[in-house]
Amino acid sequence: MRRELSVGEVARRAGVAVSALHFYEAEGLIRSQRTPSGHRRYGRDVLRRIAVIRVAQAAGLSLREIEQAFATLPEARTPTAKDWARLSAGWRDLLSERIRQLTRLRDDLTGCIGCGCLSLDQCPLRNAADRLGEDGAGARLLVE
Amino acid sequence: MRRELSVGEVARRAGVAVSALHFYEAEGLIRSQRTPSGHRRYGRDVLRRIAVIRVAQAAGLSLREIEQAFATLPEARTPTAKDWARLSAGWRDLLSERIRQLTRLRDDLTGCIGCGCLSLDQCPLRNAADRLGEDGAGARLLVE
DNA sequence: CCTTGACCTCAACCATGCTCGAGGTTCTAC
DNA sequence: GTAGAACCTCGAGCATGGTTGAGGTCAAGG
Repeated sequence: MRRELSVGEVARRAGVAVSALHFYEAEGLIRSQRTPSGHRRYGRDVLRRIAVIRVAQAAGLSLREIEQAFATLPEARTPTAKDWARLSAGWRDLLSERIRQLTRLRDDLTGCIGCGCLSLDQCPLRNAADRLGEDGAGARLLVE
Repeated sequence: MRRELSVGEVARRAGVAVSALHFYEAEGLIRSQRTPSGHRRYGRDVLRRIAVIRVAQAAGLSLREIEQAFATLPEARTPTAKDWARLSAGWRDLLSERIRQLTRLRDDLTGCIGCGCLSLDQCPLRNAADRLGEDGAGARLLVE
């Protein structure tokens, strides 16, 4: 089989749109060689990169964070299983933390059902929500 | 104490920006009376509504979904604890589902560390990610 | 040769969830 | 009655994660 893949092939195999591949490339998440005429050619490892991108997105990471993680991969060679393992280990911890937060939020929600305290400072739910909000995107808490 | 609150007061107490309140109102998530001169006046229940909005956002709901949930609240009267309980019960289930998905994703991630299968169709991780992607925002999967 | 599909670039657009600024009014306190 | 804070509307702008379309090139088959 051919070693190099065209955008269309990658799109089909990875289940993403061609435009998304262009976008990822523009954002520095994937790279391509070009044929003399300017068409993109990808090594097979791009499929794994894209799979990893999708998994990380599902885990709640932004493309920026994924890009930063990718920046720790070796430039010179195709990343090995070990390289990927390092990334996924970090993300697993992050996922665990996120699961912990959501679980807490759910439990507080359960405990607070009908308690009427939702607008009060003492409510664990409000505070849980605030804590969660802190690591959200954008500066939402303008209260100093 | 006064029964009605100005935007600034609500913003301070709820910990959101005035602009966010304007925005929520434009989106139909909260409502206000107006003074003769056009200034907004809020009933105290707006504080709870905003608290609920923040909790629901932390749980991963969009404003659109929150708005739809709010639409089930009674128009005529201030919502009771029971009304809010109905909402939160639904969201609790939704949270449980999301937690289940993330937990599965994390476990697959753990199982797959270094396995090298990430780009293959058989990988549970890839499929888990695909499943998760389906209910994400926007039409991402263009593959028919 | 010529059509057809795949590819290229670049700019514009979409949704979400807001913020910021301009330009102007109102309220509160001294 | 006047300063300054708080309020108003409306439009533009920002970040994220892409899609869509125009206008043009390239490659493969008949």
